[in-house]
Amino acid sequence: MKIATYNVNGINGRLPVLLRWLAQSQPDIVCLQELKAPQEKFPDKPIRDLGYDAIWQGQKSWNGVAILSRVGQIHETRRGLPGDPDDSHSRYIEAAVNGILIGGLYLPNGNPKPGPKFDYKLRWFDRLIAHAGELLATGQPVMLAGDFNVMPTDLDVYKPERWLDDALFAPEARAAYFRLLEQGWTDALRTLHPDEAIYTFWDYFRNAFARNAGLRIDHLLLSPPLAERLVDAQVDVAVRGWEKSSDHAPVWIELADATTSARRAAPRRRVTPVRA
DNA sequence: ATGCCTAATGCAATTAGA
Repeated sequence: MKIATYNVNGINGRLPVLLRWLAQSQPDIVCLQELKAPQEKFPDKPIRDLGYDAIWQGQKSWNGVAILSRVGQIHETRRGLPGDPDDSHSRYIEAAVNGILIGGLYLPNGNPKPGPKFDYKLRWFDRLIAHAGELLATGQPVMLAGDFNVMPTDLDVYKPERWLDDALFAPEARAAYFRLLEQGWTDALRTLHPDEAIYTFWDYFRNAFARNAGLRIDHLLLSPPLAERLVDAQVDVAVRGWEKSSDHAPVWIELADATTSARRAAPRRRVTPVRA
């Protein structure tokens, strides 16, 4: 089973790119972020025409998250993180699909730092960690996938020294990411590629993609029962080069069937996350 | 320190992204 996350940066402006990628990459389940569309403007008809069921939480102009599936019903379990009834941003949607509980998230950017936006990012992160701990404690197959707006280590930034004061690379943001990981989550991409500089985002500015001046900020985190099934994890880098592309590229993982031993299918390396 | 680019809103210029 192939599960992907993709920050589309405007689902209507990006629709041809999204549909082309879905048809080509054929993911079974997809988490989308930054729909930038109100609830009623989600293009569910062309997505259904490609064979995908969908749930989404839209918002006018900003944010917005969705989960797509072509492998069985999407049983929604919540939209919005607990812990702040005044949080009006559409940044979290969660559902059980094909035996996996999936939390699709768009963590706040947090710039400029310091300021109220950075404070909101850290508070949101705390709420995510609290909720993630409860999900992990169930012992069930759980995945958190989306745009975390955090580069965990120097290896995840093309030029780390330039990003030290940025909300995406601030020590507080990285510390929060590792507090989350240390609950017992596996960072799928980094676990299968422990030493590679891998990016999922390239700025529209300054020809960043051509220079490979990128960041790794889109992550797929797996609970232990899913981590055992991890056989592959990749970024569809080429999609970033398509005309009218998002500034993010899709990221995906391949999971062995629940009944199949991943160890037999493809032994995976275990790595301990390096602290920032 | 700022613009560089792009989308949404709504029709000019602002906000937000990362």
